[in-house]
Amino acid sequence: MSIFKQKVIDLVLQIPHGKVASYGQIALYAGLPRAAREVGWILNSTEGKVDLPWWRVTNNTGYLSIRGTVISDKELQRKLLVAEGIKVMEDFTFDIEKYRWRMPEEEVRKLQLPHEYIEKIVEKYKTQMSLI
DNA sequence: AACCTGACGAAGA
DNA sequence: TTCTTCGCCAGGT
Repeated sequence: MSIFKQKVIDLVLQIPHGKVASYGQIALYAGLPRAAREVGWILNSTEGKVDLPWWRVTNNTGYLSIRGTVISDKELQRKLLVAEGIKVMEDFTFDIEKYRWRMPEEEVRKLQLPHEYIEKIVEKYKTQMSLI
């Protein structure tokens, strides 16, 4: 298993109940800011093998872009998110900014990312790092 | 080795 | 504003 894949798994496990993160967001935290597609690919490949809250990872535009598979599909993902208190519409869209997970500063530090990454995270997701 | 394909995303038309 | 295009990276063929 690649380092990136391991990081993605660890990060997805950190997303709290009732919160969501986008594929691109996970990719950025994992150190590859433009590997959003790869995150989706990893989630697909670990399906049924690794116990992950995969439903908490969504499209950055606030849409459930999961493809229908035997094990999971849009309807299941919507159901799981709604069960956590997230209001997902019939057309699988929702207000992602209202529920977006913002990683705590101390957790971001543990990622050991290059300085420019930290800035990118602050600027893009307005992570609570104003205290730095 | 070359080429294709994603559970993406941002920029341009 | 909605729709396209193109870059991204790992794994499969």
